[in-house]
Amino acid sequence: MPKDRPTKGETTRIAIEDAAMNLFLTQGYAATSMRQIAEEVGLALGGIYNHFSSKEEIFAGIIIDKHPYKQILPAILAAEGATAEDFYKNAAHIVISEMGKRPEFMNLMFIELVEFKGKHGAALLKEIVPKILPVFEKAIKTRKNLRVTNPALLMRSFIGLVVSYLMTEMIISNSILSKLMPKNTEDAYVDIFLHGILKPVE
Amino acid sequence: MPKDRPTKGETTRIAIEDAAMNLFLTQGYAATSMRQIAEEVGLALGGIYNHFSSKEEIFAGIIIDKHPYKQILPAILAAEGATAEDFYKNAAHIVISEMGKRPEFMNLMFIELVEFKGKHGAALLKEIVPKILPVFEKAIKTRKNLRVTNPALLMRSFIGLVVSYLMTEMIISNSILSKLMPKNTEDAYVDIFLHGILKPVE
DNA sequence: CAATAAAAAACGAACAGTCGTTCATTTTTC
DNA sequence: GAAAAATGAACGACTGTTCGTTTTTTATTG
Repeated sequence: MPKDRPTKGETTRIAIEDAAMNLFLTQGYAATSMRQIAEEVGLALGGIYNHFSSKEEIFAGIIIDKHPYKQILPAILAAEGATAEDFYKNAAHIVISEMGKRPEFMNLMFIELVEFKGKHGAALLKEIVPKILPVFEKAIKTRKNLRVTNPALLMRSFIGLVVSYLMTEMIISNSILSKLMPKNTEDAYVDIFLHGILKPVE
Repeated sequence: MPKDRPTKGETTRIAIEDAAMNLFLTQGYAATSMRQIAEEVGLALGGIYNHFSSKEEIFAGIIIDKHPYKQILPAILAAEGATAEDFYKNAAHIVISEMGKRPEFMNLMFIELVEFKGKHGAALLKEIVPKILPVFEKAIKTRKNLRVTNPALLMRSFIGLVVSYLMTEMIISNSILSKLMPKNTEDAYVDIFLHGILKPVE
Protein backbone atom coordinates (compact mmCIF):
# COMPACT_ATOMS: atom_id res chain seq x y z
CA MET A 1 0.00 0.00 0.00
CA PRO A 2 1.70 3.22 -1.12
CA LYS A 3 1.89 5.92 1.53
CA ASP A 4 -0.52 8.78 0.92
CA ARG A 5 1.31 11.88 -0.05
CA PRO A 6 1.34 14.38 2.78
CA THR A 7 -1.37 17.02 2.94
CA LYS A 8 -0.56 20.67 2.59
CA GLY A 9 -1.02 21.11 6.31
CA GLU A 10 1.46 18.39 7.21
CA THR A 11 4.07 19.81 4.86
CA THR A 12 3.69 23.29 6.34
CA ARG A 13 3.83 21.92 9.87
CA ILE A 14 7.17 20.29 9.15
CA ALA A 15 8.46 23.44 7.46
CA ILE A 16 7.56 25.44 10.57
CA GLU A 17 9.38 23.01 12.85
CA ASP A 18 12.45 23.05 10.61
CA ALA A 19 12.63 26.82 10.46
CA ALA A 20 11.90 27.27 14.16
CA MET A 21 14.55 24.72 15.13
CA ASN A 22 17.25 26.49 13.16
CA LEU A 23 16.28 29.82 14.68
CA PHE A 24 16.07 28.44 18.24
CA LEU A 25 19.51 26.89 17.85
CA THR A 26 21.22 29.91 16.40
CA GLN A 27 19.47 32.62 18.43
CA GLY A 28 17.97 30.90 21.44
CA TYR A 29 14.33 30.30 22.26
CA ALA A 30 13.41 33.60 23.85
CA ALA A 31 15.27 35.63 21.25
CA THR A 32 13.37 34.01 18.38
CA SER A 33 10.08 35.65 17.48
CA MET A 34 7.05 34.16 15.83
CA ARG A 35 7.47 36.77 13.11
CA GLN A 36 10.94 35.45 12.30
CA ILE A 37 9.65 31.90 12.11
CA ALA A 38 6.79 32.97 9.85
CA GLU A 39 9.10 34.89 7.53
CA GLU A 40 11.52 31.97 7.30
CA VAL A 41 8.69 29.64 6.28
CA GLY A 42 7.22 32.19 3.89
CA LEU A 43 4.01 32.53 5.83
CA ALA A 44 2.07 35.38 7.31
CA LEU A 45 2.38 35.65 11.06
CA GLY A 46 -1.15 34.53 11.77
CA GLY A 47 -0.84 31.46 9.55
CA ILE A 48 1.38 29.68 12.04
CA TYR A 49 -1.49 29.50 14.49
CA ASN A 50 -3.38 27.23 12.13
CA HIS A 51 -0.72 24.58 12.86
CA PHE A 52 0.52 25.32 16.36
CA SER A 53 -1.44 26.98 19.11
CA SER A 54 1.61 28.59 20.71
CA LYS A 55 5.36 29.09 20.52
CA GLU A 56 5.91 26.53 23.25
CA GLU A 57 3.98 23.92 21.27
CA ILE A 58 6.35 24.39 18.33
CA PHE A 59 9.28 23.75 20.67
CA ALA A 60 7.67 20.64 22.11
CA GLY A 61 7.06 19.32 18.60
CA ILE A 62 10.70 19.83 17.68
CA ILE A 63 11.95 17.97 20.75
CA ILE A 64 9.89 14.92 19.86
CA ASP A 65 10.21 14.93 16.07
CA LYS A 66 13.78 16.07 15.47
CA HIS A 67 15.85 14.47 18.22
CA PRO A 68 18.76 12.55 16.67
CA TYR A 69 18.14 9.46 18.79
CA LYS A 70 16.13 8.17 15.83
CA GLN A 71 19.33 7.99 13.80
CA ILE A 72 21.52 6.92 16.70
CA LEU A 73 19.40 4.07 18.04
CA PRO A 74 19.79 1.73 15.03
CA ALA A 75 23.56 2.26 15.08
CA ILE A 76 23.73 1.30 18.75
CA LEU A 77 21.65 -1.81 18.17
CA ALA A 78 23.96 -2.80 15.33
CA ALA A 79 26.94 -2.60 17.69
CA GLU A 80 25.37 -5.13 20.00
CA GLY A 81 27.17 -8.27 18.80
CA ALA A 82 30.71 -7.65 20.07
CA THR A 83 32.23 -8.28 23.51
CA ALA A 84 30.98 -6.12 26.37
CA GLU A 85 34.09 -3.97 26.26
CA ASP A 86 33.90 -3.53 22.52
CA PHE A 87 30.18 -2.94 22.68
CA TYR A 88 30.41 -0.06 25.11
CA LYS A 89 33.46 1.36 23.41
CA ASN A 90 31.76 1.25 20.03
CA ALA A 91 28.44 2.47 21.36
CA ALA A 92 30.06 5.40 23.17
CA HIS A 93 31.99 6.42 20.08
CA ILE A 94 28.89 6.15 17.93
CA VAL A 95 26.80 8.31 20.23
CA ILE A 96 29.53 10.86 20.81
CA SER A 97 30.27 11.11 17.14
CA GLU A 98 26.63 11.28 16.07
CA MET A 99 25.78 13.86 18.72
CA GLY A 100 29.04 15.63 17.91
CA LYS A 101 27.82 16.04 14.35
CA ARG A 102 24.85 17.93 15.73
CA PRO A 103 26.22 19.85 18.70
CA GLU A 104 23.19 22.11 18.45
CA PHE A 105 21.09 19.37 19.95
CA MET A 106 22.92 19.61 23.22
CA ASN A 107 21.96 23.26 23.11
CA LEU A 108 18.38 22.33 22.37
CA MET A 109 18.25 20.14 25.45
CA PHE A 110 19.84 22.90 27.53
CA ILE A 111 17.20 25.29 26.27
CA GLU A 112 14.63 22.72 27.29
CA LEU A 113 16.04 22.54 30.81
CA VAL A 114 16.37 26.29 31.20
CA GLU A 115 13.07 27.37 29.69
CA PHE A 116 10.81 24.46 30.57
CA LYS A 117 12.59 22.75 33.51
CA GLY A 118 12.59 19.32 31.87
CA LYS A 119 8.88 19.19 31.10
CA HIS A 120 9.31 18.20 27.46
CA GLY A 121 12.48 16.23 28.14
CA ALA A 122 10.51 13.86 30.35
CA ALA A 123 8.15 13.17 27.46
CA LEU A 124 11.14 12.35 25.29
CA LEU A 125 12.59 9.96 27.87
CA LYS A 126 9.26 8.21 28.13
CA GLU A 127 9.61 7.38 24.46
CA ILE A 128 13.31 6.50 24.43
CA VAL A 129 13.82 4.54 27.65
CA PRO A 130 11.72 1.49 26.74
CA LYS A 131 13.70 1.15 23.52
CA ILE A 132 17.18 1.46 24.99
CA LEU A 133 16.88 -0.17 28.39
CA PRO A 134 16.54 -3.71 26.95
CA VAL A 135 19.91 -3.24 25.23
CA PHE A 136 21.56 -2.78 28.60
CA GLU A 137 19.53 -5.59 30.17
CA LYS A 138 20.65 -7.98 27.48
CA ALA A 139 24.27 -6.83 27.73
CA ILE A 140 24.27 -7.55 31.45
CA LYS A 141 22.74 -10.99 31.01
CA THR A 142 25.05 -12.15 28.23
CA ARG A 143 28.34 -10.60 29.41
CA LYS A 144 29.97 -11.89 32.55
CA ASN A 145 32.70 -9.27 32.88
CA LEU A 146 30.48 -6.38 33.99
CA ARG A 147 30.83 -5.04 37.51
CA VAL A 148 27.64 -3.03 37.11
CA THR A 149 24.56 -5.22 37.02
CA ASN A 150 21.71 -2.76 37.39
CA PRO A 151 20.45 -1.93 33.88
CA ALA A 152 19.04 1.50 34.76
CA LEU A 153 22.25 2.51 36.52
CA LEU A 154 24.36 1.24 33.66
CA MET A 155 22.23 3.15 31.20
CA ARG A 156 22.30 6.29 33.27
CA SER A 157 26.07 6.22 33.63
CA PHE A 158 26.39 5.54 29.91
CA ILE A 159 24.23 8.54 29.10
CA GLY A 160 26.15 10.45 31.75
CA LEU A 161 29.41 9.55 30.04
CA VAL A 162 28.23 10.91 26.71
CA VAL A 163 26.57 14.00 28.17
CA SER A 164 29.54 14.86 30.35
CA TYR A 165 31.99 14.43 27.49
CA LEU A 166 29.98 16.63 25.14
CA MET A 167 29.24 19.17 27.82
CA THR A 168 32.79 19.53 29.10
CA GLU A 169 33.86 19.70 25.46
CA MET A 170 31.51 22.65 24.97
CA ILE A 171 32.71 24.38 28.10
CA ILE A 172 36.37 23.69 27.61
CA SER A 173 36.70 24.30 23.89
CA ASN A 174 37.00 28.06 24.34
CA SER A 175 39.09 27.98 27.49
CA ILE A 176 42.65 27.56 28.69
CA LEU A 177 41.92 23.94 29.62
CA SER A 178 41.82 22.81 26.01
CA LYS A 179 45.56 23.41 25.69
CA LEU A 180 46.22 21.07 28.60
CA MET A 181 44.15 18.21 27.24
CA PRO A 182 45.87 15.15 25.78
CA LYS A 183 45.20 14.10 22.19
CA ASN A 184 42.52 11.42 21.80
CA THR A 185 40.66 12.76 24.81
CA GLU A 186 37.56 10.95 23.63
CA ASP A 187 39.29 7.55 23.79
CA ALA A 188 40.78 8.31 27.17
CA TYR A 189 37.43 9.51 28.45
CA VAL A 190 35.66 6.34 27.33
CA ASP A 191 38.49 4.29 28.82
CA ILE A 192 37.87 5.83 32.23
CA PHE A 193 34.26 4.79 31.96
CA LEU A 194 35.32 1.24 31.14
CA HIS A 195 38.20 0.77 33.56
CA GLY A 196 37.86 3.58 36.10
CA ILE A 197 40.65 5.83 37.26
CA LEU A 198 42.24 3.29 39.58
CA LYS A 199 44.70 0.53 38.78
CA PRO A 200 43.38 -2.95 39.58
CA VAL A 201 44.72 -4.29 42.87
CA GLU A 202 47.78 -6.49 42.34
CA MET B 1 43.76 47.17 60.13
CA PRO B 2 39.95 47.01 60.29
CA LYS B 3 38.22 46.72 56.93
CA ASP B 4 36.48 49.92 55.87
CA ARG B 5 32.77 49.52 55.95
CA PRO B 6 31.31 49.03 52.50
CA THR B 7 30.24 52.10 50.58
CA LYS B 8 26.61 52.66 49.66
CA GLY B 9 27.37 51.78 46.07
CA GLU B 10 28.95 48.44 46.95
CA THR B 11 25.99 47.49 49.10
CA THR B 12 23.52 48.32 46.35
CA ARG B 13 25.59 46.47 43.78
CA ILE B 14 25.42 43.31 45.86
CA ALA B 15 21.70 43.77 46.44
CA ILE B 16 21.17 44.00 42.68
CA GLU B 17 23.15 40.83 42.06
CA ASP B 18 21.23 38.98 44.78
CA ALA B 19 17.85 40.02 43.46
CA ALA B 20 18.77 39.40 39.83
CA MET B 21 20.16 35.95 40.62
CA ASN B 22 16.97 34.84 42.31
CA LEU B 23 14.89 36.12 39.42
CA PHE B 24 17.14 34.57 36.77
CA LEU B 25 16.96 31.23 38.55
CA THR B 26 13.21 31.19 39.05
CA GLN B 27 12.14 32.79 35.77
CA GLY B 28 15.08 32.46 33.42
CA TYR B 29 17.33 35.18 32.05
CA ALA B 30 15.28 36.38 29.11
CA ALA B 31 12.03 36.33 31.06
CA THR B 32 13.44 38.58 33.78
CA SER B 33 13.14 42.29 33.14
CA MET B 34 15.25 45.13 34.46
CA ARG B 35 12.08 46.56 35.96
CA GLN B 36 11.55 43.42 38.01
CA ILE B 37 15.10 43.54 39.28
CA ALA B 38 14.74 47.21 40.17
CA GLU B 39 11.51 46.64 42.04
CA GLU B 40 12.99 43.71 43.96
CA VAL B 41 15.89 45.87 45.10
CA GLY B 42 13.62 48.82 45.86
CA LEU B 43 15.19 51.04 43.24
CA ALA B 44 13.93 53.06 40.32
CA LEU B 45 14.60 51.47 36.96
CA GLY B 46 17.23 53.99 35.95
CA GLY B 47 19.13 53.60 39.19
CA ILE B 48 20.43 50.17 38.23
CA TYR B 49 22.43 51.70 35.42
CA ASN B 50 24.56 53.56 37.94
CA HIS B 51 25.96 50.17 38.98
CA PHE B 52 25.74 48.00 35.88
CA SER B 53 25.86 49.17 32.32
CA SER B 54 23.64 46.38 31.00
CA LYS B 55 21.59 43.34 31.90
CA GLU B 56 24.33 41.06 30.60
CA GLU B 57 26.85 42.70 32.90
CA ILE B 58 24.69 41.85 35.89
CA PHE B 59 24.67 38.23 34.79
CA ALA B 60 28.44 38.19 34.31
CA GLY B 61 28.89 39.64 37.80
CA ILE B 62 26.71 36.94 39.31
CA ILE B 63 28.65 34.14 37.62
CA ILE B 64 31.91 35.40 39.09
CA ASP B 65 30.75 36.53 42.53
CA LYS B 66 28.17 33.94 43.49
CA HIS B 67 29.49 30.65 42.17
CA PRO B 68 29.65 28.09 44.99
CA TYR B 69 33.16 26.96 44.12
CA LYS B 70 34.32 29.45 46.73
CA GLN B 71 32.69 27.32 49.42
CA ILE B 72 33.53 24.01 47.78
CA LEU B 73 37.22 24.56 47.10
CA PRO B 74 38.37 24.62 50.74
CA ALA B 75 36.43 21.44 51.44
CA ILE B 76 38.14 19.67 48.56
CA LEU B 77 41.55 20.81 49.69
CA ALA B 78 40.80 19.53 53.18
CA ALA B 79 40.05 16.07 51.73
CA GLU B 80 43.50 15.86 50.23
CA GLY B 81 45.24 13.79 52.90
CA ALA B 82 43.62 10.37 52.39
CA THR B 83 44.45 7.60 49.92
CA ALA B 84 43.78 8.28 46.27
CA GLU B 85 40.62 6.21 46.34
CA ASP B 86 39.34 7.89 49.50
CA PHE B 87 40.34 11.28 48.22
CA TYR B 88 38.31 11.04 45.02
CA LYS B 89 35.43 9.38 46.80
CA ASN B 90 35.33 12.09 49.44
CA ALA B 91 35.90 14.89 46.97
CA ALA B 92 33.14 13.66 44.69
CA HIS B 93 30.68 13.37 47.55
CA ILE B 94 31.60 16.82 48.78
CA VAL B 95 31.11 18.45 45.41
CA ILE B 96 27.93 16.57 44.61
CA SER B 97 26.46 17.33 47.99
CA GLU B 98 27.48 21.00 47.97
CA MET B 99 26.23 21.52 44.43
CA GLY B 100 23.17 19.47 45.31
CA LYS B 101 22.37 21.98 48.02
CA ARG B 102 22.22 24.64 45.34
CA PRO B 103 20.77 22.90 42.30
CA GLU B 104 19.93 26.33 40.92
CA PHE B 105 23.56 26.83 40.06
CA MET B 106 23.46 24.08 37.52
CA ASN B 107 20.61 26.04 36.00
CA LEU B 108 22.68 29.19 36.11
CA MET B 109 25.45 27.50 34.15
CA PHE B 110 22.92 26.15 31.66
CA ILE B 111 21.57 29.65 31.20
CA GLU B 112 25.14 30.76 30.61
CA LEU B 113 25.64 28.15 27.91
CA VAL B 114 22.32 28.82 26.22
CA GLU B 115 22.34 32.60 26.32
CA PHE B 116 26.05 33.39 26.07
CA LYS B 117 27.57 30.23 24.56
CA GLY B 118 30.14 29.83 27.33
CA LYS B 119 31.56 33.35 27.15
CA HIS B 120 31.29 34.04 30.87
CA GLY B 121 31.92 30.42 31.81
CA ALA B 122 35.36 30.66 30.24
CA ALA B 123 36.15 33.62 32.49
CA LEU B 124 35.11 31.56 35.49
CA LEU B 125 37.30 28.62 34.43
CA LYS B 126 40.25 30.95 34.04
CA GLU B 127 39.88 31.77 37.71
CA ILE B 128 39.17 28.26 38.99
CA VAL B 129 41.52 26.06 36.97
CA PRO B 130 44.82 27.37 38.38
CA LYS B 131 43.51 26.70 41.88
CA ILE B 132 42.21 23.18 41.31
CA LEU B 133 44.64 21.73 38.78
CA PRO B 134 47.53 21.51 41.31
CA VAL B 135 45.36 19.31 43.50
CA PHE B 136 45.15 16.74 40.71
CA GLU B 137 48.82 17.14 39.84
CA LYS B 138 49.79 16.42 43.42
CA ALA B 139 47.42 13.48 43.65
CA ILE B 140 48.99 11.92 40.58
CA LYS B 141 52.53 12.44 41.88
CA THR B 142 51.95 11.09 45.36
CA ARG B 143 49.58 8.19 44.55
CA LYS B 144 50.84 5.23 42.59
CA ASN B 145 47.54 3.45 42.02
CA LEU B 146 46.15 5.85 39.43
CA ARG B 147 45.72 4.65 35.87
CA VAL B 148 45.09 8.20 34.67
CA THR B 149 48.24 10.31 34.80
CA ASN B 150 47.29 13.42 32.87
CA PRO B 151 46.16 16.05 35.39
CA ALA B 152 43.93 17.97 32.98
CA LEU B 153 42.20 14.80 31.83
CA LEU B 154 41.76 13.59 35.40
CA MET B 155 40.31 16.95 36.37
CA ARG B 156 38.01 17.03 33.36
CA SER B 157 36.69 13.56 34.01
CA PHE B 158 36.19 14.43 37.67
CA ILE B 159 34.21 17.52 36.73
CA GLY B 160 32.44 15.41 34.13
CA LEU B 161 31.49 12.90 36.82
CA VAL B 162 29.92 15.56 38.99
CA VAL B 163 28.22 17.37 36.12
CA SER B 164 26.85 14.20 34.60
CA TYR B 165 25.53 12.98 37.94
CA LEU B 166 23.78 16.26 38.71
CA MET B 167 22.52 16.67 35.19
CA THR B 168 21.12 13.17 34.82
CA GLU B 169 19.61 13.64 38.26
CA MET B 170 17.84 16.76 37.02
CA ILE B 171 16.62 15.05 33.88
CA ILE B 172 15.64 11.81 35.51
CA SER B 173 14.02 13.08 38.68
CA ASN B 174 10.69 13.77 36.96
CA SER B 175 10.75 10.74 34.72
CA ILE B 176 10.01 7.05 34.73
CA LEU B 177 13.71 6.25 35.04
CA SER B 178 13.87 7.37 38.66
CA LYS B 179 11.76 4.37 39.68
CA LEU B 180 14.28 2.01 38.11
CA MET B 181 17.31 3.48 39.86
CA PRO B 182 18.95 1.58 42.72
CA LYS B 183 19.27 3.17 46.13
CA ASN B 184 22.59 4.88 46.78
CA THR B 185 22.89 5.81 43.14
CA GLU B 186 25.41 8.46 44.09
CA ASP B 187 27.78 5.88 45.63
CA ALA B 188 27.38 3.54 42.69
CA TYR B 189 27.97 6.38 40.26
CA VAL B 190 31.18 7.43 41.99
CA ASP B 191 32.24 3.79 42.10
CA ILE B 192 31.98 3.54 38.32
CA PHE B 193 34.27 6.53 38.04
CA LEU B 194 36.77 4.85 40.36
CA HIS B 195 36.66 1.27 39.07
CA GLY B 196 34.97 1.47 35.68
CA ILE B 197 32.14 -0.75 34.52
CA LEU B 198 34.35 -3.77 33.77
CA LYS B 199 35.63 -6.41 36.10
CA PRO B 200 39.42 -6.53 36.33
CA VAL B 201 40.93 -9.32 34.19
CA GLU B 202 41.57 -12.46 36.19
C1' DC C 1 32.93 68.26 65.25
C1' DA C 2 30.62 70.97 61.61
C1' DA C 3 30.49 73.14 57.10
C1' DT C 4 31.55 72.36 52.69
C1' DA C 5 32.06 71.13 47.64
C1' DA C 6 32.53 67.37 44.58
C1' DA C 7 31.22 62.85 43.40
C1' DA C 8 28.08 59.15 43.54
C1' DA C 9 23.53 57.48 43.50
C1' DA C 10 18.60 57.70 42.74
C1' DC C 11 14.74 59.49 40.26
C1' DG C 12 11.13 59.33 36.72
C1' DA C 13 9.75 60.28 32.33
C1' DA C 14 10.51 59.21 27.65
C1' DC C 15 12.23 56.64 23.48
C1' DA C 16 11.76 53.48 19.96
C1' DG C 17 10.90 49.36 19.49
C1' DT C 18 9.36 44.18 19.87
C1' DC C 19 6.50 40.67 21.62
C1' DG C 20 2.74 36.60 21.38
C1' DT C 21 -1.74 36.16 20.28
C1' DT C 22 -6.44 37.05 18.19
C1' DC C 23 -9.81 37.45 14.53
C1' DA C 24 -12.80 38.52 10.71
C1' DT C 25 -11.92 37.78 6.02
C1' DT C 26 -10.27 35.76 1.79
C1' DT C 27 -8.01 32.05 -0.71
C1' DT C 28 -6.70 27.33 -1.47
C1' DT C 29 -7.11 22.46 -0.89
C1' DC C 30 -9.61 18.28 -0.60
C1' DG D 1 -19.35 22.97 -1.42
C1' DA D 2 -17.36 22.11 3.11
C1' DA D 3 -12.98 22.24 5.52
C1' DA D 4 -8.46 23.70 5.90
C1' DA D 5 -5.10 27.13 5.31
C1' DA D 6 -3.40 31.77 4.63
C1' DT D 7 -4.01 36.72 5.13
C1' DG D 8 -3.02 41.24 7.29
C1' DA D 9 -4.39 44.41 10.48
C1' DA D 10 -4.91 45.29 15.19
C1' DC D 11 -4.49 44.73 20.38
C1' DG D 12 -2.41 45.56 24.64
C1' DA D 13 1.48 44.97 26.93
C1' DC D 14 6.34 44.75 27.76
C1' DT D 15 11.38 45.44 26.45
C1' DG D 16 16.46 47.50 27.52
C1' DT D 17 18.42 51.73 27.57
C1' DT D 18 19.06 56.93 27.82
C1' DC D 19 19.15 61.38 30.08
C1' DG D 20 18.39 65.72 32.44
C1' DT D 21 17.39 66.55 37.11
C1' DT D 22 17.32 66.05 42.05
C1' DT D 23 18.88 63.88 46.19
C1' DT D 24 22.17 61.55 49.02
C1' DT D 25 26.63 60.10 50.28
C1' DT D 26 31.49 60.84 50.73
C1' DA D 27 35.81 63.08 51.64
C1' DT D 28 38.00 67.39 52.67
C1' DT D 29 38.33 71.39 54.86
C1' DG D 30 38.09 74.92 58.86
